[in-house]
Amino acid sequence: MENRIDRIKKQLHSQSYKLTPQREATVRVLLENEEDHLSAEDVYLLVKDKAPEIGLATVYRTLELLTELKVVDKINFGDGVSRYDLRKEGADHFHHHLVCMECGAVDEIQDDLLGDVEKVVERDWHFQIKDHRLTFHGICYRCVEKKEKENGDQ
Amino acid sequence: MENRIDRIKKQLHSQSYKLTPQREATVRVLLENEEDHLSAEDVYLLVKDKAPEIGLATVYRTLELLTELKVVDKINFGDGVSRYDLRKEGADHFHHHLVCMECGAVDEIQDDLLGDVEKVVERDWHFQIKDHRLTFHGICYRCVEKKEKENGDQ
DNA sequence: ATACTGATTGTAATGATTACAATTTGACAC
DNA sequence: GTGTCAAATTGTAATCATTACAATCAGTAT
Repeated sequence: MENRIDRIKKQLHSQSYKLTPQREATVRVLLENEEDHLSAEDVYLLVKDKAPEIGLATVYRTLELLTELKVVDKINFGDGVSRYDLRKEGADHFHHHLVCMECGAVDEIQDDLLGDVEKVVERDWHFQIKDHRLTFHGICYRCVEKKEKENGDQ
Repeated sequence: MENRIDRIKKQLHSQSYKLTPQREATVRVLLENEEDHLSAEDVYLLVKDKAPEIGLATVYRTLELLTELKVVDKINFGDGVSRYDLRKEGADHFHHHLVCMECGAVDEIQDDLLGDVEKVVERDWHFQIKDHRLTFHGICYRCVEKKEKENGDQ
């Protein structure tokens, strides 16, 4: 964890940004909640525990900055809020998401599934891909199992 | 075009909704601007030309309804607005988008590129896919050409 | 110490979207 | 055709996320 923060610090410095205490607290919250997909508001509330004097505007600005540095990805699942999702370290591509329409859970797929697809797009559409977003909507394995169990009871 | 509207009308009726004049005007605007990715506000302004008495709230509600019926898809490219995109008739999957980071253009890919990927996801993650969203961010062929031309001048 | 740049703060403003209460419309029974 | 009723629509007000602003603060270099 400390290593991770150190590296982010270096990354900031390399672009002549500073890792201020507020920024560090924000990054820590993100690291501690790596599985989740927190909104800016969520992050704000969690950071407030560590650093009660922090302002909402600072959290927004920090998240914006981290997005620029590709430390996090800003994603949007269609509810009205942007969510911020830590990139796996060293990942050059954005991971994919499985959104359950039943229970609302969001799972992540770290594998790069789009290699072949991207080749096709670059070749056939002459589009230089820099990044991608891929989200599947459907029923997660937990809800599928639950349903099967219920049907078994009938 | 009239056929298309007729079919949408039937679809509405089948769920016991009505195709009111306001709703029809909204659908017409969407059909006439099929290539574009209009925001609710955009639609509102265009519909006002046909039916000046329409209210913004009605446009929002109509778009919401059409989204439910899968006539349009609600998409989000990261700017603060939702955009509404007509589905190709009979398409069971949502088409993909190419967003140009240079000029902001949004092109569509109607081909289904994800067949194989979806098989993998369903098999390996036991996730029942109902729908998907795939967007590539990068440089569109127009901007690539423009750049090449500029470099040729040097 | 002084000056300067960047960062942070709380609050106010903005902009998209939704909720609300009053009014209108359209379909159907008579 | 007329009356009735639910659904639809309207304009406005409220809400919610996000951004802009102006004042203050911190850290660094001179």
